[in-house]
Amino acid sequence: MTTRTENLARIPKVYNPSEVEGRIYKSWMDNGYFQPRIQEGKQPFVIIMPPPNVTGELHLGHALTAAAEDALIRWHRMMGDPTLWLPGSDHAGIATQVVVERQLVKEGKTRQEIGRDAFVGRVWEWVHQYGRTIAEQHKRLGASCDWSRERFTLDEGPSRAVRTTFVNLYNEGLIYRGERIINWCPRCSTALSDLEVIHQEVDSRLYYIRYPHSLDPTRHLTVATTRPETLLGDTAVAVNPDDERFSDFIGQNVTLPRLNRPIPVVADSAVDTEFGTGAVKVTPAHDPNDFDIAQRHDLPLITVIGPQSTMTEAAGPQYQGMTAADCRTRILEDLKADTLLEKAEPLTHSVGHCQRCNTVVEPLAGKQWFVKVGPMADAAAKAVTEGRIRIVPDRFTKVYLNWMDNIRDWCISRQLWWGHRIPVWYCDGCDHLIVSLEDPTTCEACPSTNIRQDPDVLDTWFSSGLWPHSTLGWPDDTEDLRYFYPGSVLETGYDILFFWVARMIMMGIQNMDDIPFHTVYLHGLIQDEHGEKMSKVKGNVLNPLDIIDEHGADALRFALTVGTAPGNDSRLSPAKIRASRNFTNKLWNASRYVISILDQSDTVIPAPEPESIPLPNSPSVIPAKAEIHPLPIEDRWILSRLNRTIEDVTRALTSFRLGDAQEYVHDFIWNEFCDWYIEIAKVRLRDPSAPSPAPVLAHVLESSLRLLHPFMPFITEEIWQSLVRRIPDSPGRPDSIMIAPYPTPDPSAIDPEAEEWANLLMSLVRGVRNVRAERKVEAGKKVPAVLLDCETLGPGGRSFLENLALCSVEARPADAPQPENSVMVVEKATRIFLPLTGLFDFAGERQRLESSLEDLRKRIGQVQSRLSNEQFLSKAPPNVVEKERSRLSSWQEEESNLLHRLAELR
RNA sequence: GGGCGGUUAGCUCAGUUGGUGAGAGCGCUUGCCUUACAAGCAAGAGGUCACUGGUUCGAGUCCAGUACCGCCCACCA
Repeated sequence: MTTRTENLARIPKVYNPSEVEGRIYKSWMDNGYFQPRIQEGKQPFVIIMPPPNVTGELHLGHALTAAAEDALIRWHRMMGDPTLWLPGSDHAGIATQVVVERQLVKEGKTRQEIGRDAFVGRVWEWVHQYGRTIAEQHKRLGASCDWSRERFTLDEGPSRAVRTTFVNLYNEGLIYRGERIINWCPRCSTALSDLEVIHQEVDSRLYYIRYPHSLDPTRHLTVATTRPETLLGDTAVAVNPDDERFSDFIGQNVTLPRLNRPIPVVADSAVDTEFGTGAVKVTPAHDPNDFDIAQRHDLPLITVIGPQSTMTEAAGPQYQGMTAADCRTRILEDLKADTLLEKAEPLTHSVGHCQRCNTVVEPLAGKQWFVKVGPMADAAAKAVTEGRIRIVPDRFTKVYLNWMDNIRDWCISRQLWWGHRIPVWYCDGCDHLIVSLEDPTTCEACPSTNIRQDPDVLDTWFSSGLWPHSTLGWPDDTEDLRYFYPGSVLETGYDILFFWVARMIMMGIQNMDDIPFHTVYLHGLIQDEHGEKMSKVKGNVLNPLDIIDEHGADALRFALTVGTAPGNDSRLSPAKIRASRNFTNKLWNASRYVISILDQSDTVIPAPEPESIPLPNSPSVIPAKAEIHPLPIEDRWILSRLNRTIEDVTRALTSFRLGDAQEYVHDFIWNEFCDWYIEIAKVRLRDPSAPSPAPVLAHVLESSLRLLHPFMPFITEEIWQSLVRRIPDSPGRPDSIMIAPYPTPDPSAIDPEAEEWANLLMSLVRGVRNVRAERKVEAGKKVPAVLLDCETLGPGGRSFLENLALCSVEARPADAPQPENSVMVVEKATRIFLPLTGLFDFAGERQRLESSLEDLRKRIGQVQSRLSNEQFLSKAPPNVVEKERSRLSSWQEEESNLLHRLAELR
């Protein structure tokens, strides 16, 4: 037999995750635990992981996503559900292209110079070089996803899904090509969707410019604009039809400054009479509002700013070729010279910027491909209003529906080279347009073989929108698709609710005629410890890999989610990570101790009795019910608390309150199991005649590990394995904790009597420790004491006396009057008297008791007034009233004890 | 312009369907290297739950309004 000290010495005092995590992850992988078994008739639990950018590096957002999803996944796997967590990565059109373009620039080249094919080849090289990084980093986190099903958006399958969707939508008239105003990023040289444009307040100037009347140059209209250079593309001036100031201008022409082109004055109710002068210049090719006005009044479009933000030929020989910015300066000078610039006022207004590169976005008219989202949005909104999809937290439902209600068509074509090529070909012979699943070689309408594919690629989010079904094999009818679709939970940050979640719902219903998932769980964003957004520029980023290296994946994961609420932003600080790391160490040492007890006393653990162990739900080293095997009251207490904790955790997990669930397990393990139960167990171990606490120690630890496993997978596995080696064989205990059953509460273990007993014990122990600290009694010095009202303690009476060793007193029961120089600690009816020879202070003691009496009477007064309130008695539920009554009576007992003692001390 | 969230201990945050001496971590004070753990143990201090009004026997929790902070949406020329 190994002695406890030997064994303790063998296990290191400090938990070292770096020695554990890699080995454990590999063993999970080798055993194939991450792959679900399809079990017909059994409802699977499915999460499709948000695919990170293929060339990305793991940041805290990914880590939070993985921590939350892995917790849900592991929980369900332990509950016995066929559980699939499908990982993948996204080609991330613009983001990746921009990175590779920068590489080229360093080599002194541009993508245009090397050409499309060579460029795409370069990106693939890059992807092959770095594409595995983020997957490997997810493994370091302990993510239990099924790597055998990993997908990339540009894989054959998902690519076919993209093409099929495009063709189907085109055939249904839901994809169209049209001339519209789009958001153009001059730096990225591509169109952007409305979502990819970030509006920022910018300090600018509002210029007032005179447009002379064409027939009567003595009269003029003044328009106000922030972008004077666009006037070269004006094709009208608009005023509100009800604006009397301009009624005689309507239908007349004014002369466009600089170009001296006559343009009409039109009446349009979209014009705000309050803003500026009430007259607005109309530049249909460069402003979405003006474009709409032009549509209504049949005005021509004149494009004066080109794709590179330089002035076109249409801007006139004077300005052609200038950058838009230079042109603005120049035109202002020219207008001034012409005395047509009336004034300029400062103005802050919001200007669109490119989400990727922060360049000011240029509204530009051009031919692009659009998805007509209206019908899909209606179906997607209905899925939520009808409750088929639930959004957690609920407040985002309104945000989602509001967006769906006001949705505008989605520009999906991008003038990029990296992405899914648009499956459209144009015939040079007859102008026919071919939309096809397979690459055509000849025109469908004429014999010409002179066809060109549309050069554009699709918005990255187009393929992401298909992710829940394209990853499972759609458009093919696969076993995975039939079994795992629709998924269970879609978990992601609220920042991509519109970009991704909304589109998956639309596209999922469109392609599958069924919702893609039942629940949308949105987590908040992570900020630094000062509430600032983390960014490389600010230099306040914490690197998850560094944290894992230093403190372990468990500490990072726990810190990311503990004490957070769904959808709320949270701050992560080194201190919070350290606190979680400390918890791993606490658990490690408690386990070290329990294991040492098991090693030392291998005879005390009863072999599991099959009939008393409700397998497979709760493998147990002890009979679950006290009747089968009468237990000491402190054992009943900790088992009661364990089961309440299991209830709390399960309820929290069921309602997606992961942060609460973690807190419950944390508090149970630390504050109840470690601080009290283990200490009580030590008292019992000193008495050779007492029943060994080893079985209960082992059981509670083992259950706690399973309870904690979804949040701290590595350390729980490591401890569990060494623990189960020391517990006699049980058929319900598998080789890995991750496939062990999640604890289920046993209502029969809930034991109010034992809990009351423990509360009293803890209060008295605290009270004695308090007095000892106050009186500066040497710590650890044994003090003899007497305990009164011991008989009221019920069946735990004897155990109660022994456990007062927790505050280093040797208590014996008594009913005799106490010596005057004793300090009294009282809780309800029970009193402990400590004769503190030489340390007793008569006046001090009286003062101490008087002040507790004062506090007690305040509380008694409150309860009494409540209990004398007729309304309360008649309207409050009986159990609440009963609770108040019993509180009152126990406090009154305490009061009489205090009064009695004070009288003695007079 | 519209919408949402936050305001609880010095700091960061929880707080289940309203149930009544208000919780955690970190920090602080005091005492302890007590053979599981100093990444720890024990004791303690610290809160008019932003403000005003309402509903209720009872409000941190529900309702209305106010203030400040933050976020999202929107075609502010």
